Amino acid sequence: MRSQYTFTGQYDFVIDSKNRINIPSIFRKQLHKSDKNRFVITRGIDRCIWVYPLGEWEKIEKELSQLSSLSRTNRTFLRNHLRHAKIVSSDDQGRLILTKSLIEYANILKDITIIGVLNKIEIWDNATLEISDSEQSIDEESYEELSKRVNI
Amino acid sequence: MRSQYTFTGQYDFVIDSKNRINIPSIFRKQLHKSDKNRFVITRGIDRCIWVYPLGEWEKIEKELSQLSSLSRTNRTFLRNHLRHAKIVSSDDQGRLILTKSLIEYANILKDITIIGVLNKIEIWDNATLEISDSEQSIDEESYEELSKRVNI
DNA sequence: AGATAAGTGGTGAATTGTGGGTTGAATTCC
DNA sequence: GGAATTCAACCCACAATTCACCACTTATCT
Repeated sequence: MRSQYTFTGQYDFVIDSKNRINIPSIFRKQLHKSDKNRFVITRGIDRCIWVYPLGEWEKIEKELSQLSSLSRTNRTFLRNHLRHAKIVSSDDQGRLILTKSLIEYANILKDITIIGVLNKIEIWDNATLEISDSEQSIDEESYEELSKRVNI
Repeated sequence: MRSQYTFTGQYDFVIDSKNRINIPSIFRKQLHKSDKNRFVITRGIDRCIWVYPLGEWEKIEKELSQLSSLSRTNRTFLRNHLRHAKIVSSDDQGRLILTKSLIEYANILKDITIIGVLNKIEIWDNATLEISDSEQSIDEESYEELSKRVNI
C-alpha cells in the first residue's frame, strides 16, 4: 500500500518545559483532514521518536492485528511494539506533547532535530543525532546491496 | 474479523485495598456503547491478566467454539482458557475489581502496568513485567521470520 | 515597512487517578 | 435457621495532572 505522505527535510526546534514539541509547519500543511491533527508517537528502532499521522499508523496496526497471541514470539513482538505507541493530538499551535518515557528513550534534553522520512517523522535529540550520524555511516557493500532493491 | 479496538500504550497505576484497578481514560474513551463498560478478565498466557471489552471477548468465544472437544489439546486449552474468565463492570470512576485468583496468578502487589495490545488490555505487576522483559527478548532469527509475514 | 505566519511561553479550567464511606445483598459460620 | 461477616455497587471527595486556549516574540513574505 502506497503512503499518501512524503515528508522530507530537516528542521531544528526546542522542547519546552511542558514536553511540547512543534511540528514543522510544512509538514502540518501536508496532513490529510481525516487525520485531524492526530498522530501516533512511538519508539524508533534507533534512539529517536517516530511520529506517524494517524492514518499511516492504522495501516501498521492492520498488519499487526493479523498476528495471533498464541505464539510466544508474536506476543512479545506485539507487546514491545505497541506499548510505547500513543495516540496524541496537536494543539492549536501544532504542537505535540511527548511522554516522559519517550523523552528518556531518545535522550531528549532541549534542542531537537525533526527529520521527514517519507511516511513518518523522526524526532532526534540534537547531540544524539550527531553521534549517530558519525557512527552509522553506510559502507560500500551495503550500498551495493541497496542498489539491487532501490532504483535511485 | 478485524477488531474495532486498537488499544496501545503503557500506563502505570496502583491497585487499591479493595482490589480495584483503573483503566486508562484514553482506553475508556474508546469503548463502544454496546459494551456498556463491561469487560471480561481472564488469565493471560504470560503472567498477566488479559482484559477484553465484552464485544471482543464474544468474538473470541466464537473462535473457540470452532475447536472440537474430541482433541485432548483442544479440551485442555478450552478449559484453561475459559475457567478463569469472568465478566466484570467498571464503576463510575472507570475501575474494575479483580478477583483474588487473578491477582495471585499475576503476582500483583501494588504497582501495576497496563499495556494496550490492540484488541485486549494487559495488566502486569510492575516487577514481574520487568523480569519478563529481560527474559523475553526476540532473537534475530525470529525477527527475520516475522518480517516475512508483517510489513512494517 | 507592514502584514502575515510560525515558534515558544504561560494560565485557568476541566479531567483523571486515587482514596474512602455507606448500604444492601450474598456468603459463611455456629 | 439466624447471626456475623464479607463483598460488590454506588456514592462523594480531592489533589495532581492535563488540556484548551490566550499572548507574545521572532521570522517570513510581499
